[in-house]
Amino acid sequence: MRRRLHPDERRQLIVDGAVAFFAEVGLDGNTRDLAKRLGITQSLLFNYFANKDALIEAVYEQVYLNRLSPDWPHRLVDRDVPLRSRLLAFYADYSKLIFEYEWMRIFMFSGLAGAELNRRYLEHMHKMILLPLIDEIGAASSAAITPSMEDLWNLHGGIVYIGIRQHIYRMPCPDEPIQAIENAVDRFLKAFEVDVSAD
Amino acid sequence: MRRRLHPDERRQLIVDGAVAFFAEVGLDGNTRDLAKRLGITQSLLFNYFANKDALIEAVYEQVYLNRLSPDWPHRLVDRDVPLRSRLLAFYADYSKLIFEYEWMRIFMFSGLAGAELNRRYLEHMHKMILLPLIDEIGAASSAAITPSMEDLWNLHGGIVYIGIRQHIYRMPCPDEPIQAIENAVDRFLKAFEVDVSAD
DNA sequence: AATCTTGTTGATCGTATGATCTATAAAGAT
DNA sequence: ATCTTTATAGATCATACGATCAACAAGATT
Repeated sequence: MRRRLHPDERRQLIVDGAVAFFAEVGLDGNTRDLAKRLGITQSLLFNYFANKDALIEAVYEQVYLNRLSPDWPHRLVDRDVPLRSRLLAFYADYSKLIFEYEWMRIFMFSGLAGAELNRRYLEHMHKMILLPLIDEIGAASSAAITPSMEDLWNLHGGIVYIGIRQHIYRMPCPDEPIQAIENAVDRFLKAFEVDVSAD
Repeated sequence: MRRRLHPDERRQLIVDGAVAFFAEVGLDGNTRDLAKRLGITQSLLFNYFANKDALIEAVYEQVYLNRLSPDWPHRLVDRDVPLRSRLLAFYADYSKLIFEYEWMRIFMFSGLAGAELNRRYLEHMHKMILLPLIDEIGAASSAAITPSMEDLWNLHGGIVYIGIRQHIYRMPCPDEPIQAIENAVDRFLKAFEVDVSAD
């Protein structure tokens, strides 16, 4: 049985299937298996994408783009809100975004493959999220202690590692990471003498 | 020109080359490229290993086995030594072990591929290293606060993430991670009210 | 109902890759 | 020097994989 779909719809079906497929088997999973999973012929893939690289590019786009709210750089420096609340809100949002099977694994696969997108993503994280936090924490520190960038990567990495354990290593993990995140943030703020009582 | 080596020596050359090669291109790098890099023919590989899987198995063995000193489970619970010193010594040792291009990448590649070895390794880390630390920290805490296992994974993950940034994402990182590790450990101990002055 | 458009299929091509097998020559033994 | 052993090379096979293309049929148009 042969269903005829509108090109846009078919293309989206392929991209969605490709995200799930490549997340599972890696970016050099083969196109025949992907087609079989989609219930279409392998040749149809090349009707929608010039070649496999173009398909993977579309997978990147689907996974990376427009997922994290772009106003976080502003919200993180909004001192009308207690720093702890800002941090918790950010990491609640962020963890919901990246602690996904597809996101985590495709990010890791493409990172290992040396994809440029990863570096850009992490540089964005560095410049737009972590760097401003240095000042925010320094300003909120009652002892005027300022963390280094390496300290912030440590906070960030400790949280991200939950997702790595869960989706890369497939270890048992808490269903709701929010408690672990809260603890990590509180430990961090306590170290820099940031008042935490008023949230 | 054709050099004839003793089988043991040749085998070791192949394994060493395979570790470097697969760490760079991933576990499905092809045997012809590997042979070319080794300066031997592709067919010779199959004289020493029944098939590619057997070669990769040898790579795992080379990378994983007998690298971390097996007496760490004992040293970590030796209360004659201050807890902070134990933790710093352990992570100094451990980071020197795993913050290696080959180790980090092959561990990640095999983790993504679902290798059993990874799970066993991490379960060992869980049971033999992190679990005992719960008691150690609880005992050293002047407020008798005991961390959860998730807290310890957070400490661990934050440190391991340095290696991930360096070798998976190829981001600029400190040459000597020891300072970042020390800070992370101190923040952690401070959160659990572990006295840190006497080391 | 007939016609047209085009999304989809099935067959096929060229190359890449894991694996095999026989011939060769390097090193040690006599 | 000659012989023997076997580590190594080179040719080759079977299959896997990305990619192409002509033929077909589902759905829209008239």
